[in-house]
Amino acid sequence: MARPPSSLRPRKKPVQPRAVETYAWILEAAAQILEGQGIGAFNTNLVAERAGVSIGSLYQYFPGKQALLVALMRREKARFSADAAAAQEASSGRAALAHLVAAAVRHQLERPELARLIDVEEARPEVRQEVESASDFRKLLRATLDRPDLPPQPNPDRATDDLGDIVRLLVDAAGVRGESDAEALERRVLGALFGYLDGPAAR
Amino acid sequence: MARPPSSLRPRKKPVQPRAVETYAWILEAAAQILEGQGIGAFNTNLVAERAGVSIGSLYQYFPGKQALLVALMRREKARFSADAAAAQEASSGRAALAHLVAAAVRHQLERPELARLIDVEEARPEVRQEVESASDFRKLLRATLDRPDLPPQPNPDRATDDLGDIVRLLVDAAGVRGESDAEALERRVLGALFGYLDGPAAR
Amino acid sequence: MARPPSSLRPRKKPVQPRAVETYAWILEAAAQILEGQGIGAFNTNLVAERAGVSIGSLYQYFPGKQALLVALMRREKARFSADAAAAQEASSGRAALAHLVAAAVRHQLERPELARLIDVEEARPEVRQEVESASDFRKLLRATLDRPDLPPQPNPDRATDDLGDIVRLLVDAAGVRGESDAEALERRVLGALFGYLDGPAAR
Amino acid sequence: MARPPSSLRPRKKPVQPRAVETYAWILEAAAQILEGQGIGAFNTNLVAERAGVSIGSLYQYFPGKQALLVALMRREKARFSADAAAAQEASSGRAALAHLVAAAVRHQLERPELARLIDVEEARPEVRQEVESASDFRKLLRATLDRPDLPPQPNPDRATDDLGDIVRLLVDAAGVRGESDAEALERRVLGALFGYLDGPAAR
DNA sequence: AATGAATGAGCCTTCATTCAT
DNA sequence: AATGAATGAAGGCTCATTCAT
Repeated sequence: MARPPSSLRPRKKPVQPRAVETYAWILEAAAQILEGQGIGAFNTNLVAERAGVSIGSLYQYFPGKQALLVALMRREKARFSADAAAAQEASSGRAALAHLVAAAVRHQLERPELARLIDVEEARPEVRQEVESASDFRKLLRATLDRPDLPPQPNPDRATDDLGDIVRLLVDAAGVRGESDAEALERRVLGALFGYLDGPAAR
Repeated sequence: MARPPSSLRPRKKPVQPRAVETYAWILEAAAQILEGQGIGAFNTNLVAERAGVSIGSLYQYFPGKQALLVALMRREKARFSADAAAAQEASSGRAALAHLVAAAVRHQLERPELARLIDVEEARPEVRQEVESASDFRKLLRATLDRPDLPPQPNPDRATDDLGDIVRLLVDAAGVRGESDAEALERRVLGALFGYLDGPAAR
Repeated sequence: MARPPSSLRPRKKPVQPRAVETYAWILEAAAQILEGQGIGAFNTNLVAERAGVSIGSLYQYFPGKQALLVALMRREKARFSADAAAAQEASSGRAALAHLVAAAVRHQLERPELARLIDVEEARPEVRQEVESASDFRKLLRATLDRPDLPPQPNPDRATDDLGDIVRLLVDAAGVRGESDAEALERRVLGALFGYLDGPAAR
Repeated sequence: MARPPSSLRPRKKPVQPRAVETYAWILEAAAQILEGQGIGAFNTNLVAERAGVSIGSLYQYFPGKQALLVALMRREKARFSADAAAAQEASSGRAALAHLVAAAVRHQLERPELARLIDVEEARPEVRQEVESASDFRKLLRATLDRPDLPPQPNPDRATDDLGDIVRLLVDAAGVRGESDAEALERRVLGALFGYLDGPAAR
């Protein structure tokens, strides 16, 4: 009979090498199905099959479908954060911003559909806090806005939200439209950001 | 199992007054479930029940679940377009842009969750072309960009996409965060747009 | 995904004659599987198949496996209670007691294994209150103990519990051993009861 | 799915001291889960975990789930029998009976839920013969009935069954109701037994 | 001997859709 | 036109058992 729904945290850490591989295969299979067939086709049986693993193994590591999705989100977030964190070392605020955008664009264009679907899924309330959304990105962005060479914002937290949204959205939308010119995309996103930041004149 | 729906178009146009009402009830029930319980709870049986109509009747008007969703999207789009169209009569490009944004914000804040979910669903490939996405809005926006008082854009189609995305995204995100101050939101969105449009000069 | 567990009450009352039949078939199939193959083989798919009904139909009327079991318990209890109730009209307490025991024995020997399994399942805490266990029988028994021709008991509620247990147990055990002589069984059970009631004097 | 267990007998006798301990731990874990969470939660993986043993080890000692259950039943039966056997040495039949009942009550009140669940499981056909049910108790009871100070029974085997059932049932039911006064329970059970035995008048 | 990763049949339940009335 | 009973494929998840290490 149906049991109460499981947690969203992974069930057990794989320790033996074989288990580590299995765990990784499952996550990668999940990623592939998500990007290739969409969220509608994302189901645990298919993921297990694609991973070349039994359904039972999947449930050894993930307590449920949601948890699998969350783990995948975390994986992607970790990959991205490692890249974006270097932005802090940029010499100016504008350079740091450029670095952040570059990282976002790079990450997006690597697996566009996957990134977009994850963005969408992350907006779901049940999942939201579990992944702490784009928190790392958000923190970096927030810190960058205080850099002295960037125009001071009346409401920097709001500006952080807005800028974060703009980056995510433009970049997602570009992925959907199939753009693949990273530089051009970066330039446009940066343009939008600086427009927003410098904009007080227009507002 | 579910066979592929014969089509995404409504099955038959309701002509008799009672049928028109039934049709509208079903759509409204769909909207309420979507915004109240999310896409996960959106199923035909529930919609029928909420509409006070038998499941059989629902299938008289809509060939399937997808078609119901598409019809709802069209309804929302039509409501919005009627409002946005008046922008064309504004005396300046900036005024027209302001009108468009105002319409978007108004529409969004009216039923924020519904609007956001529809935006998300519209991004799904199967549905995409069927609704011709934000086409009306896009056309209005595109035309506005050619107004003489707005800075000429090197690639106006691209700019149209970007601006459209920015509006949609910012407005959706605001809805998610529960903002309800329409004027403030309009101002911020307009700021972002003008920042984007005027930006090249500043850079 | 697994949803929260459903209630234990039937989902919807069958109204159309066809539905009434379906409902009854399902319950009877459940009874047959229970008595024929035991609780271990009792699963919704098998019940539906045995009932000659789709699994979906089963779930139209019963929100889950437990609920099906509970409904079956209620059906059996109702059948038995109707029979036992007539005991109240007996002219003496001893006669009433004899009537109650006769009803219990009759009910038990009709479908011994079914009755026994239901007794066992009724003891499970989740189900307990839902069926209000042998409450009808218990009430009748309790009332009977107050009849003037029966020896007064120091603790009549306790005596009611004990006597009820004795009847149930002896009768279940007899069913398990395959006894089928109703009269003999009645006599022995009555013997045990009167022994218990009259006992204090002898001790 | 699970294949039929090769046998219900323990797979191998533990001989080394450590193995004896492991064996005992597993049984005790099984007992704890049974009484604490019920038969529904009783599964081999959980038992192994609770016993602090790998699932593989569990299967070294027990060929399957059923066998584990049977071994537990035997353990409980052995504990009880050792206690009950002393009844034979009582000077009178009535005293022997009292001793038997006292042993049964003692055993029951020690771990009431465990005892009850085992009684229920023992009634299952597959397990029945394997444990030879309450045979020891039954033999002792049977022998006691022939003692000269007890009223002769027309059908002593039947009486043995009935009396055994009465003891088991009353005592189980008391456990379920949470009674913990051993003396009072003994007195009531004895009352019922003597009532039954002396009862010829009523029969 | 012990471990624990892996397996997969089986069972519960939902929901899109059909069709007899 | 409407009703709602019925269908059954699909998908989530568990747990008894095996087997490579």
